[in-house]
Amino acid sequence: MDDELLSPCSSCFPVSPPFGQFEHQHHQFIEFAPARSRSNGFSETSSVPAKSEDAGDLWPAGSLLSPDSDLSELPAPSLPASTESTPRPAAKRRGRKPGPRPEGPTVSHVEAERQRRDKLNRRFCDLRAAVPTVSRMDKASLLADAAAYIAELRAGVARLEDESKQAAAARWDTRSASLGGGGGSIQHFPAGDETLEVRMVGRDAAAVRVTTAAGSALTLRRA
Amino acid sequence: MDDELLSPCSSCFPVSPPFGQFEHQHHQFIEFAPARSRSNGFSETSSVPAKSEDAGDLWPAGSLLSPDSDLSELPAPSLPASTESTPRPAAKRRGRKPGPRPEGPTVSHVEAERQRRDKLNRRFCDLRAAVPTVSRMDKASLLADAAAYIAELRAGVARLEDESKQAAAARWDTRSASLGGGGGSIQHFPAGDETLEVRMVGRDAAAVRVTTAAGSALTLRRA
DNA sequence: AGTAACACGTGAGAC
DNA sequence: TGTCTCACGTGTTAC
Repeated sequence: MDDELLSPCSSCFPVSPPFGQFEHQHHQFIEFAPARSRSNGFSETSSVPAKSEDAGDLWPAGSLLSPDSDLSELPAPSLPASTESTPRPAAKRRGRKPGPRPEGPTVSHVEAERQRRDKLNRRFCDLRAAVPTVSRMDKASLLADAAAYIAELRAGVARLEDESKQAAAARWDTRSASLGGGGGSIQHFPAGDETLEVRMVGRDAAAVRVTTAAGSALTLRRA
Repeated sequence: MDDELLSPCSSCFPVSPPFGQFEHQHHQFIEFAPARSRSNGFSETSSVPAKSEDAGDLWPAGSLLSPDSDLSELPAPSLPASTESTPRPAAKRRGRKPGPRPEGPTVSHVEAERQRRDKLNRRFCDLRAAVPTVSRMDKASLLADAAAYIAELRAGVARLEDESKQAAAARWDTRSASLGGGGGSIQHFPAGDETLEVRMVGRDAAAVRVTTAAGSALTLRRA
C-alpha cells in the first residue's frame, strides 16, 4: 500500500526514457530529453533557501522520497534486444564478425547499466530530500552536506539525551543543590525489589520516581 | 589547525594514481592497481557488523573523515599534457589529423574527469564513515542507508527535544504556554474540590501536583 | 579563450 | 552460465 511502483521519483532525475531501438547513434536527443535542461527545472524540494548565487548547475530533484526504489531490482522490464530482429537490417554484414562477441550480452549490458545509473540517481534524490540544507546542487556537495548533517544530528542527539538524562536525574541527585535545596527531603518507600521515591517540589507539587526490576506502568492513586 | 590537508582519505577509494603518459592503452594495470581487488581491502571503518551474506562487492572505504576534501578543487596539480611532446613518438602520423580537434582539450578533460570521480568517491567514503549501519557495500545502498539514518536521527531528535521540553516545563508554570505543548499528556484526577495532576517526566519519573482547598497531606500508593 | 558537471557506453571483475 | 557493480574515457552542456 505504501509502495506503489508507479511514480517512484518522477521528474526527479534523468531516469532515461525507454529509449527505442537505435543502439549507438551517439545519443543526441536522449540527452536533453529527460531533464538535461540544466536550468532550474525543479519546483520545490524541501526547505532549501534557493541560494542561487553560484548554484547554476543543478540536477532536477523534484519529488519526495521514492518508495525504497527497489522496484528497479527486477531484471529488465522492457528489454528490446534478445537475439531477435537485428536492429540494423541493412548491411547484412557478410564479412567478418564485428568483434569477439557478435552482439549477445552487449546490448543488454547498456540497459542494465542504465538501470543501475537510474537507481543510483533516485537514491541521490532521496538523500537530497532528507538533507534540509544543501549548499550546492551537485552530487559531491550533496554527499558532503549529508555527512555534515549526520554529524550535526548525532551531536544534537548526544547533547539532548545527555541533558535530558541529567535533567531527569538531577532531581534525585543528592549533590544537586539547585532543585530541592536540602538533600534530606527524599522519602523512600521500598517494597520488595521496587522502590518509590517522593520528593516535594515547591508547596503543591511532588516529584515521584518508581524503580522496579522490569518496566511496569506507574499508576498512582489517592489514599 | 584541526584540519590538516595531508592524508585526506588515504587508501580509502581508488583515487587513481598519477597515471603516467599512456593515454588510452585501455587501462589494465591502473585498474587493479589502486584498490580494485574487490575483496575486503579495508581495515575497519566503524561498527559495521560485517554482514557477509551477500555483500561481496565493496569499495575499499577505510579511513575517517577527509578534511573537507576540497583540496582537489584546485585545477590540476600534475597535468602532463599541454601541447608539448606528443605522447606517442612512434607513428609520426603523416596523414590527416586524427579529428576535428588535434589534441587540445581532450587530454585535459580525462584528467579533470578523473579528479571529479576521485572527489566524488572521497565524499562517498566520508558519508560511509558517518553512517554507522550500512547494509551492503555498494553506493546505492549507502545512499539509501544514509537517508534512512538521517530520518531516524531526526525522529530521535524530535522525540528527545520534545520530552526534554516537557521535562523542562514540568515545573507547572501556569502562565508559560510552552507547558501545554501537546497538552494531552497531563492526566487529571478530579476528586470533589481537589485535583491531582500527574505528568510523566522521562521514563521512570513523574511530576505530581495536588490542588485542594485546604492543605491536605499527599499520600500516594502504587496500584 | 576555459572549467565544472553530467550521462552515456564499454571493458572488466566478482559473485 | 548470467547478473551486478565499478572505473574509465568521451561527448555535451552550462557557466
